[in-house]
Amino acid sequence: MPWKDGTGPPWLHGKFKGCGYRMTIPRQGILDVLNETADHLSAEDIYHKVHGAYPSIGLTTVYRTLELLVHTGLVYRFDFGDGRARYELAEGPKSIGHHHHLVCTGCGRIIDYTDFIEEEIELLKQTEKGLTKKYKFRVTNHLIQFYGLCEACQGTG
Amino acid sequence: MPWKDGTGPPWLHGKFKGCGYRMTIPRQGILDVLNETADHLSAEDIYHKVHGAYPSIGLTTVYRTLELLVHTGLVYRFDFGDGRARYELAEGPKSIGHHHHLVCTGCGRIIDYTDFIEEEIELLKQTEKGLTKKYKFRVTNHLIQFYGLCEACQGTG
DNA sequence: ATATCTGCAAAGACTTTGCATGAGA
DNA sequence: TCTCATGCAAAGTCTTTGCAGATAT
Repeated sequence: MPWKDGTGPPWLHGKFKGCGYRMTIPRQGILDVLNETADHLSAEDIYHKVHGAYPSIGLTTVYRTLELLVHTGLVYRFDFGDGRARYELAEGPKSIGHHHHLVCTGCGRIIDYTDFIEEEIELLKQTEKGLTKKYKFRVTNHLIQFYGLCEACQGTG
Repeated sequence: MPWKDGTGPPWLHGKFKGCGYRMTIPRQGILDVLNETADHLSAEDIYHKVHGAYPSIGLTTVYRTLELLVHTGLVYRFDFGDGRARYELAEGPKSIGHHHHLVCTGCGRIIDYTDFIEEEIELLKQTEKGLTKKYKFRVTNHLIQFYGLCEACQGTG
């Protein structure tokens, strides 16, 4: 479980350092933000949040750290089609577990859902197996998104 | 069925004009390219292809036309995470029908698959229904992508 | 000590916007 | 005719790269 004293989630430190990377203040800040905050943060969101605690951080560092985190698999990167990437801890601290996304094309809001996930996972697992066999494709990840209008945007027209 | 004389697919003309848009040479060229070519073209891909037959076309027009087409639902827009959007006719001329994507994170290749689609569609339909009820979210579209390494990229490491 | 990391500034890539000209209905 | 569409150029976003100084181990 994450420590609440601001030193950040220790298991992430471990994994990160285990990959041969140095743990620095900016990186710790980025991990903290990812760990503490609700999902779907853009690089700039993260930058602003870390900036509060560590004003000398640069946006470049955020991008570079996120690249590392995505590459090591600690963080997932999502494209919701609005021109900026969003980032999310692969393994949530609260064990949120697997979830997928509803993307509102009206206001850009993202809703996580975990409903029906088990059935989805089961089907995906089978599909994955079939695709691997047929296309010799080694699946490492998958993405399911529903696009549409959230409740608020349906009235707007 | 599409006419082969270069005037472009008539049903698209009809739909397009039915939406109140004018049919022009650049737009016709763009529709032709989308209709004739394999999937997943970027705006610039389309620009280059149309440019062959109609050299005075501008990239801006391609973007603006694609925006219209996506907005009217005649064309789907995909983000595969490589920083550029790809476009694909919503209703293929050869009735290719519904398909999803395998995205190779090594070389960027996109593989369409239609295998297991029926099961997927069935599950998605149910999920959609459930999500609509629970989140009052009006689903208009969905996206399923598998990420991983294609056969060629698995050897590369 | 030294290989790595950082922040700034500049560059790069994709997409959108402003505006005067040109074309469709 | 009269509105809509076009293309060029410029601007706007998000992201990446180059480099000298700072930092973690």
